[in-house]
Amino acid sequence: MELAKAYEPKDAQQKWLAFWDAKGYFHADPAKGGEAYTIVIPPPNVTGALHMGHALNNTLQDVLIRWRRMQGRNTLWMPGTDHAGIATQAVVERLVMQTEKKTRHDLGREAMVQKIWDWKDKYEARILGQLKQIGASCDWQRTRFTLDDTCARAVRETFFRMFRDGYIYRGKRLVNWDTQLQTSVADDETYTETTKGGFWTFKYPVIGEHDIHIQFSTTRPETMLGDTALCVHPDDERYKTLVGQYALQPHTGRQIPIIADGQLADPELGTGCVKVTPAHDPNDYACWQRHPEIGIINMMNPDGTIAPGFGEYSGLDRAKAREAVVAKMEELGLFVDKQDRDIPLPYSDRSKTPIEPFLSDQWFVKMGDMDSASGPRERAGVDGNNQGANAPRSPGLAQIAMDAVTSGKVKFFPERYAKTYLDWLAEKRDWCISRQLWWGHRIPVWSKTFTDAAAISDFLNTSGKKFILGEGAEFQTQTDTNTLHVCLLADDDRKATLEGWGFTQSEDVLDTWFSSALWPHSTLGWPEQTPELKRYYPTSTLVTSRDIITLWVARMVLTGLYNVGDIPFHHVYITPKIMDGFGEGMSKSKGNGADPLDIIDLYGADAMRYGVVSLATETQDARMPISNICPHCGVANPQKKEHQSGRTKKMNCSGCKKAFRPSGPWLDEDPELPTAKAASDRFEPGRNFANKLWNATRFILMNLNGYTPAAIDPKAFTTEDRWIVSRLATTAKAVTAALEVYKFADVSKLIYEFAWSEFCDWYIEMSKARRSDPACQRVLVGVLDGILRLVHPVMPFVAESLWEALGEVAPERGFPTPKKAEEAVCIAAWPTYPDELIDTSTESAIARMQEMIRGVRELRNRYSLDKAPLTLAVKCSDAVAKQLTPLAPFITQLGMLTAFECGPTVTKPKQAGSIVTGDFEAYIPLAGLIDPAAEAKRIEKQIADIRKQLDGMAKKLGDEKYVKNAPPEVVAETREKVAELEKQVEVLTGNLADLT
RNA sequence: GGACGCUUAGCUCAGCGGUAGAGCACUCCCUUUACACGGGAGGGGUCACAGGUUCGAACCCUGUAGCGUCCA
Repeated sequence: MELAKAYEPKDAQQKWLAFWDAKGYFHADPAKGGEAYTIVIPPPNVTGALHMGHALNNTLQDVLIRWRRMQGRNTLWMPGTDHAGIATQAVVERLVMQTEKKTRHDLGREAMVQKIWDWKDKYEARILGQLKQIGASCDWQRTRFTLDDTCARAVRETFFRMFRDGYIYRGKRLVNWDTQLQTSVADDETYTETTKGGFWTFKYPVIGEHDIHIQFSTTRPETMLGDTALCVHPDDERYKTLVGQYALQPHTGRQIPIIADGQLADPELGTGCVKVTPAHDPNDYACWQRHPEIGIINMMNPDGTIAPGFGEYSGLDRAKAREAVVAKMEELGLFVDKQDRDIPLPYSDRSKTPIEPFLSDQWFVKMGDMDSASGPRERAGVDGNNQGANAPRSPGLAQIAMDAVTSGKVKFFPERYAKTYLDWLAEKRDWCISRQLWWGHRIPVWSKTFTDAAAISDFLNTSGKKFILGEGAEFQTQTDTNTLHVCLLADDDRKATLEGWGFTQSEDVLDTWFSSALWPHSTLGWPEQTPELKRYYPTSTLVTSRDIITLWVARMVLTGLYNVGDIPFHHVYITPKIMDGFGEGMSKSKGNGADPLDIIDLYGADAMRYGVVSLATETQDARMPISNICPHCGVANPQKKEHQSGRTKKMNCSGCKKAFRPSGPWLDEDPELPTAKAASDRFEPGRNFANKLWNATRFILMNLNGYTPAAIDPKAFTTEDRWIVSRLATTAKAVTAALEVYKFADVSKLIYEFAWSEFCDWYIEMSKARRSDPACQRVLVGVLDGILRLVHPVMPFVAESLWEALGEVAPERGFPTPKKAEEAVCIAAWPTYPDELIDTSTESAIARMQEMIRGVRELRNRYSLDKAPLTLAVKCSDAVAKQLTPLAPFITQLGMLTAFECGPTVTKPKQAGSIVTGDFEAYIPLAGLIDPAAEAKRIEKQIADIRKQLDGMAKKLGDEKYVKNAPPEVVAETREKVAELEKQVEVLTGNLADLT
């Protein structure tokens, strides 16, 4: 096969994707041998297409999987996607609103959920397609989805067990409430807008103190109805005597305590006193958690009107209530003043109405330690029906997850991220798992409210209802509302039975992280004891981003330990983050991201992969300045900061001036403007490298006439052969070591430098002097074989193409004994070489030769000698001469010399250009070719440079503290260097004199 | 407000105790039969700032400033 002049990534990608798929290389068989190596993909959200962060993350996983597969491990890379609860529902709701002008309530639950499933099908296909284009070698047959039947089974089982064991309980929580849509919304579904509002100051009378009032200010007077305390700073002298007394809440007649709390009250701000409304303000809620004795009162209905029980205010809309409450204070003479003020107010992204902090009933998973005296049921005022042997004991879920990391069973790379994980878990905050959404796993709990506790007990016992349900049904009583909750393990006959008794299923669904928390074992079939679960669990490495260490990583560890009894993975590798050109994270709202498919289209998948691998360094976040390639004329338009204030939908090309839409993960096809592709020059090195490998192979293949495989004998090797094989062996070792500790950037750099700067720049050039030498052919082929293996995990497409081409001419190859090459590099053995091939003295001989040749080239360049015939005479020791002599053909070839001699007796020619090092003095007679004055100037500068170095070292050696304290070998090294440099100065001074 | 990270050549980044490196960009030379997505050579940095530890600091410690991310 003849190789084209340049690498064509598109052809290769298409070809090898089909080939790998047809061969089934990526399908994991638990029955086959080999130590298991497993990665579960962090399932991408089906909200939209993948961005560069995903490309980075998945490329790194693929590098690991491909490397381990080559090592002979039984590899499984489990793919799949996440339903991403609120994010996906919100996207589809917005779409429905745009296209049909309907809310989800207009559509109804069933129709809405169906629309989301349609969306999911579309984007799942797109995401999986993107992953394949990247080259991800997942076991596609096993693709899972967090809402599919397999995952649903695991979710149901987990919920049931946690409910039974008392980890799941009903509790209160302050949520962001959208009063129009009557749902809670996540923090990232809100935005803040500055709104004209007021800043009122009022006073409450202090009980029992005649005519003493206490003043406070608020921006939300209507919430005074729900006040349960006033709060001052503990160090505030003004209020010292009032703390512990009570004030009168005038609208309700309640007596509320005056408390001291250093976190809530700021003595510098306003009067230094604030009202506390725990049910309607997050800060006040936190204060209540510190002072639970003050109580918590909900004063609002879900629709934003005032709740029953507040007299004349009940039923009023929150705005009307505000007026009424203020009017009453004025009437009572308790109003002090009002200032107009701009208030930052949270709004719901979906209804564009103001958010209310709202207290609601939610399901929680208890994270703290358990003990027999105060299990989670007691804390929540809930009685469970399980008091048996399965009742949990301390430590709790958070603790066992922490222990997994502190004990070293789960290891973070880089290590410092363990702190993020441990700090968060140490708070042991209970996990709110219910969401008021339709898209997700519906909570498998049926509830019924009774008149009192006796009615519940009567219901359960007198009529024996509990026993009718039998196993697979668990009970909890919520005492504060007299509600009986029943959890069913499966939607079987009992569901109808319960509903017949008047129970209704919760409308809520589970937090999306509940199902993704199970991902490492649910995808393997748990709770069934499948062969996959036995073979591939615990998984080996999790590759994920740092912002979900708490939300996801920690929860996988605790559910893994709780469900399976073992950690979900041994290593957690945290990836760098890709930033835009201004150091800010890429996000959809900013529109500063890039579609990996654009990058693949412009540079090729190998280049994209090489690019992201090489920016995966230990600590750095990587900036990636993006340009938009004009769809009209192809000019690159750098993305500017102003394009990021809101999404820029239209740009004008700096070249042709025509309008286009910038690149980005647009959800809609834009009928008006063509869309630009994203480009970034960070992918050029990878593209160039792929092409370099391609052409190096092309050259080798052109020179393999009469190739015969044979075992190599390093003793019979020429210097250059021993050198390149030594370098290959060293490189293979270093690459393996870097992969083992997830130093991805080192991996790409090591391969690049070896292949380009050593193999191509030197060995291949040297090989041109011995084209038909069979030994040289074997070395060329063997080194190329090694490079292709090493490069394959990073750049699989180009590696596979070249492997195929090489296989046609040299199917048997390699060191030290040639072997028949595997049919594809992706299943070839990972290269390892005997240590005996590593030869450092040969490496230094070549380094000396390189130094000499560079010197010759510099002289040529400096004096514009171009191709003038030159000769080289090198004065050096016998030992050095012995090393240089066999390299003479290369020295003359690479230096374009007509003659070369070396040895101790060589004499220095007159008017010569010189290259002086510690090991040799090389001379090129240049009489008549150069300006002696210019050469003299050059030498003078060299002498000055060396003198400067010498001065520094002399100063050091003159300092007795240095001589005394520095390690002897460092001092000796300095002395040697001084001697060497002094000799150079001496020689150069002589040369200078000889010039004229 | 807390935690973590970053600040090194024009740009993007390595280096993490023994007096600075790469890729791109730049300058000069080269259409040499693998590659111009190339070859050869060169210029360019008081390693954010201020203290400290050390014989010696880009690298360790403390503080300051700016930037970023996550959590409140």
